[in-house]
Amino acid sequence: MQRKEREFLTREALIVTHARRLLLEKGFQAWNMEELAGAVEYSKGTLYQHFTSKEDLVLEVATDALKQRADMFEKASRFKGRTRERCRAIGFACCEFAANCPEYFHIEMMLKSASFWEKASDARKQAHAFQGARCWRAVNHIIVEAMAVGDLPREPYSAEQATFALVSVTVGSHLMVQEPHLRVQAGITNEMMPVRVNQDMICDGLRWKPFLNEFDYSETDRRIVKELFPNSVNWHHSLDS
Amino acid sequence: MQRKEREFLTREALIVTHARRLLLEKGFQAWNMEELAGAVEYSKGTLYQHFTSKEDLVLEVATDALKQRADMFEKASRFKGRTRERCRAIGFACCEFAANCPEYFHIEMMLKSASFWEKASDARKQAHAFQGARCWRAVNHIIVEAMAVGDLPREPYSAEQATFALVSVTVGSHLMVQEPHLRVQAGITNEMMPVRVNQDMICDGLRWKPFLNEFDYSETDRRIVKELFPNSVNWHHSLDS
DNA sequence: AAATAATTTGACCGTCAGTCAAATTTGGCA
DNA sequence: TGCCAAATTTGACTGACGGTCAAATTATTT
Repeated sequence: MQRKEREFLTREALIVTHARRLLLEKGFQAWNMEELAGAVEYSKGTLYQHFTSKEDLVLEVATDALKQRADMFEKASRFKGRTRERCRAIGFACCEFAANCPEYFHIEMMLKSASFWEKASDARKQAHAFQGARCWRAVNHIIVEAMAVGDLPREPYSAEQATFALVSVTVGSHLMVQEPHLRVQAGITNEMMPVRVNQDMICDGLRWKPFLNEFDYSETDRRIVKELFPNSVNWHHSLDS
Repeated sequence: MQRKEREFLTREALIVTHARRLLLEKGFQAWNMEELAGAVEYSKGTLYQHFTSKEDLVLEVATDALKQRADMFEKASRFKGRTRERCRAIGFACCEFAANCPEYFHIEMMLKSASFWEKASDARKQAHAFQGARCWRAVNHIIVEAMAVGDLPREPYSAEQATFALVSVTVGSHLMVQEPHLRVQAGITNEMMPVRVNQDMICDGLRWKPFLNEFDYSETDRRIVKELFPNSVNWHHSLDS
């Protein structure tokens, strides 16, 4: 039963692709399973052979995106340079990811709350946790290494506290940068810059060497873009800041 | 028509109170308007004389909470002390608020995304924006003042960037601290501490004097609790850290 | 007490997630 | 090729729920 299985997986990928499109275009509510069934040219019943519920399907889309994010984090963490430069590379990776999936963090928030979690299948919940852990680890490993080589003091913050701080500021910034009201109040035009600016603040606050004001990171930034995102359009404007 | 109007407002408050309870107990999905109607002992149709939709009602609950938060922020910002101490007082206020409304930030995220916003009435949308602006202003004013008195350098971050960073890290931390997976990974037990720790990092990163390592804030913390939250139970454990 | 105005009600409607018996397709066998 | 059984697909159907509105009820005026 090789061919059958391949066809099954192909169809699943097709469903996920269209679900992702609908999610990005319309959010969660403004489309239904019938509409999705029409788009993939299968019936509603067939969709439910792949997913236990609409929530389960959306969780799959989110986990796919999260896997991409984890892949980018791990690739970025192998960037050659000092520990803070590598952390910076992850910061860029996260912005690059957010530029491709601008709704991702809202979807992620939607997942956590409400009855989403209990309607999803165990396998998918586990997969999501796994990809989340990869992202956490990519950041955490650099921080542990930074402490080992002396770039980052062990006091007063533990490696876990430092990782948590970076994760929090990053998610928070990505969410806030999407708020129309806050964009007006904070005068935000570029969606990337505030996220990385805030990460810089946390790193300085952690006393992660070299500090922002004693090292020129613009060359690092250029290298990050050149080596990690050579084909990306997102960074043309912000490299001269 | 004085009495009638009072009765109408009383009933609206009753509805909101029960809706808040349901939201905190069950989230958004796991209750319906019929159930709420039963709880307040009116019929469904009557609920719709007060609110245009379930979303509109939830927005009212959220705005009520946000107003509380803004009140606490403004009270905290009048705390006597140096600018960073007053900012710290707002940090405490925000944690105190989050302890009372643990689901608030998730509800807030739910509001922003999806089709919530378009189902709510204009008046309520405006009220929500107004209360949000009060919170922003409370933080921003302290930052502007800190720059004026020289506690906080004007470079390299503008007052708006600094405000945005504090808002982002705070919301992000409150959201992340609620994530079971992250709590395990980061070893979090107390829900307040990581939020304030991350705010400290941002303040240090902004070079907001006096820095964490050159000033003992524990006396400030005791004063904040004594003067602003004398009856709160939430701070008994965390003041000796 | 009757007439009129204001308010409340809950039966009803449309929508949508999820189900399942019937229809269709597939694959093996003579 | 033709036939049968197993596997797969389908879409009509169900239940739940947000939202509406004509009828019933209550309050107010005359």
